[in-house]
Parts: sequence; C-alpha cells; structure tokens
Amino acid sequence: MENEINNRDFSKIPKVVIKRLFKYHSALEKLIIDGISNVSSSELSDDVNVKASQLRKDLAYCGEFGTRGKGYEVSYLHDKLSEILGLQMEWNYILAGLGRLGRALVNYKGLVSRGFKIKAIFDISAEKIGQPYHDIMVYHIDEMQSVIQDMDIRIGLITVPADAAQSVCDKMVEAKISAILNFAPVLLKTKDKVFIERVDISREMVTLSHYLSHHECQEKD
Amino acid sequence: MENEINNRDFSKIPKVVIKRLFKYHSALEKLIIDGISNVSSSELSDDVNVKASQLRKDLAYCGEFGTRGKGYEVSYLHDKLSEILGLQMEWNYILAGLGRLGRALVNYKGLVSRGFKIKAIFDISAEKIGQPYHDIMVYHIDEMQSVIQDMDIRIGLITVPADAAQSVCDKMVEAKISAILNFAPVLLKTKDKVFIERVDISREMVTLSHYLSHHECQEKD
DNA sequence: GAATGTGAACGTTTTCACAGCA
DNA sequence: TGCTGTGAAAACGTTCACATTC
Repeated sequence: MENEINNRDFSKIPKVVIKRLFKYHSALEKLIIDGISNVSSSELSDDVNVKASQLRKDLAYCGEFGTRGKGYEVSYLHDKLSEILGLQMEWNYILAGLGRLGRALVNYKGLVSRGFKIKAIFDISAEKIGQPYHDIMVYHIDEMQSVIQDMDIRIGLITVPADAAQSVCDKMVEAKISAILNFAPVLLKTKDKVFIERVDISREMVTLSHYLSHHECQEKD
Repeated sequence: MENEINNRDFSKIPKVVIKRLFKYHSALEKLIIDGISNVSSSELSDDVNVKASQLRKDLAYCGEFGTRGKGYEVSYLHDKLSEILGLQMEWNYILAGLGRLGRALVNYKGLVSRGFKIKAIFDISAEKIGQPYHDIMVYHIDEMQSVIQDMDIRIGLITVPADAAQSVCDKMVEAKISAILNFAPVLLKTKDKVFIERVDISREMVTLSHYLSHHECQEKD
C-alpha cells in the first residue's frame, strides 16, 4: 500500500505525533464551527497547549499545508489531517463484552462522529445474547468468526474481564481482525501481526497517586 | 515534601517510567499470587514486554532493590513500588457525571483494589440526585465544595459531557481538588496548579484508523 | 558464575533560530 | 513584514556493555 505525498511515508509518523495530529484535527473542527477560515501555527498550537514550532514540525511529517506569511487554511488542513488519520473513511468495528464499559462505548458519540461504526456485539451471558442492544445484535463470543465473515471489519474492542481477554483476543485474530483496542487490564499476546492499543484506567489513576505522593501539597490547613 | 531514598527524587521520574513501574507492580502482584518469591530483571521484564536493561534503568530512578547475582525479592520490590507509586495509602476521590461511563468507573474493581475510594458522586439530573448509587450519595454539582469540605479528597474524575467539563473542572479546583482525571473530550484549563490527566478514547481509536490506513493490509482476498 | 547497577553510546523527540517565500 | 518550513542544537529516553557485587 502506498500512502505518500511528497515522499512522506505516513506509516513512519511516531505515535506521539499521531496523537497530537488528532488534537489539531479536533481544534480545527472547533474553528470550522466558529466560522474561522484561517489560522497561524501559533494560534492553533495555543489551542492545544503545544509549542508553535512543534506543531509545524509535526505537520512537516505530512507535507506542506500552509502559506508563508499567512498561515493555514482551516478546512484544507482539517481535510488533510482527516486523510492522514484515516478519518475520511468509515471504520466498522465489533465489541466483545457488553458490560458497563461496553455499553458506555456503544453509546459514545465521539466514535460515531469520527466514522467508527459498530456492527456486532459479543458476550457470553445467555440473557444478553439474541437481544439487540441499541439496534446492534448481540451474539455469543464463539460465533465471532462466522458472524463477521462477510462484513468489512478490521477493528475489535475488548471490554471483557481480564481473565477472558486473551481468549477473546485470540478469537478476534482468528476472525481476521487487524487492530484491537483493549480495555482489559492485561497484556495481550498474539502470534500474528496485530496492532494492539491498550487503555488502562488504573494506570492513569496511578499517575495521579504518584503525583500527589511526591509533589508539594497545595496547602495544609 | 521530602520523598527521597538515597538522593533519589521521586517527583522527577518521567511519566513514561511511572507507567512502566505500574506494569512491573502489576506483574509482581501476579508473581505473589503464584507464590514466586524471587525474580530476575530479565524474567520480570519479559512479563511486561520491555527490555531487561530498561527495567533496571527504570528501577534506578527509585533506588537499589536487587541483589547482584540473585535478582529481586518479589514482595520487597512490590512494596517499594507501591510506596513510589503512592499505592500504599488510600485515595479518596469524587466523580462528576453519573452517565454510563461514570457508572462503569464506580463499579470498576481495578480502582478499589488499588486503594482508590469513591466518596461522593455529582450530577445535575434531578432523578439521580438524592438517590444513592451503589451506596454512594449523589449530589448536585453545585454542592461540591460544601459536600466534600471535611473529607480528605484530592482526586476528581470528570465524566460529564464535553460542554460541561470546564465548569465542572473549575468547581473541583475551587473545592481544593489537586488532581483530575478527565474523560471529557476537551482540553481543560486552570489557573491554579492542578495535575490533569486526560483519557480520550477517540484518540486511542484514531491510532487504530491511522495504522490501518497506512500500513500494509494483512491480506486481500 | 550470575545478575545488578550504571556510565557511555545511541536513537528519538523537542526546541531553537533563521532562511525562504508569500 | 509575517509566518512557514527546516536544518542544527539541545533535551530526553533507550539500549549497550561491563565493572561491580553477591
């Protein structure tokens, strides 16, 4: 697959940069809503709390989108970032584990608005299976491969308990899913080349407890 | 506040390292359950998918916990990491926004087991206010300051919609909260020195769409 | 002998500073 | 003149390799 503009290989962009590109993308969305059509690197970078030079370096991974002396055209830059981030297309996904977190994700508007579309839900609880949840059919986890067979599904979310996560991951890989967002607090291992991103709420919480333990207290009364 | 062992200042440990320390901590917990009392840097680092040299460097931020030629004593290292990560004490927190995500968090065992304890919930919906949720009282957001006045609360979680997040953040800061975990998809700004960590599910999802857009397809049938 | 702890080498990311262009 | 795009420098993080200690 070739994805280059001006010799730039988007697959080589570091993950930190991708995350910032998404911030710029979100900030640009806001500017569009506000009817602002032009923005400079320092204005945009202020909106997302980064240095202007960093914004420009980040964009340099992707191409040249601005006009010297003038800045960037908001909607043009937004479209370009959409392209690089893969947000110009629809992404179908499935979810395994219709617990509280799973339900929260199915209902999360932020995914819908970015073109992520849920196609099927999997669980093991007899009461849930067969009952559509918000119009999405719920199947037994063992049916994953056959159910998603002819759908164009490349993304799977795992919101099952930790002890079930690895087996669910294996089933997703078997079903030819190529990217997984894992919310279970375990490290998943796969033989096949699968892109796995982990979201660990305890880990984020621990950054708070570390901070509070070792930085000056605000005040003591 | 002084938090040092052998001249090491725990407040200077980079965030990436903190996150890995928590991984080691979790892996050690598993070893304890399995009854393993001694571990080498290479064994432990294999468990969490990092290089042995990195594990040792990471620990070097904190002190010297091993024995040359022998390795680390599992429970000793676990305790030391607990101390550095602030996990040896109980942390009270409050939550603003009892939506689906809020409910998922209140019920998340991973926080309880790490000593995080929810003390109050805040919302604006008349039906929710006054009805305890899982034994936690639900108050109107405007009551935050008075409600948590005499509780020892330093952490606040924000799970309200994006447009309400900044005002909730302001109220938390007013109520003397010093660390915030923000799940709303907006950048929060504060005048006071507050530690804010953001959890953004769309952002993680976009790393998947970027990956799928620009790396070789697994196969084409 | 075995495995830690750590300086030095290496690689990556951020910041600086300014050349180049509208 | 103003702001982008980019080399060069600085800061930061990771890996190597080995002296040190048990």
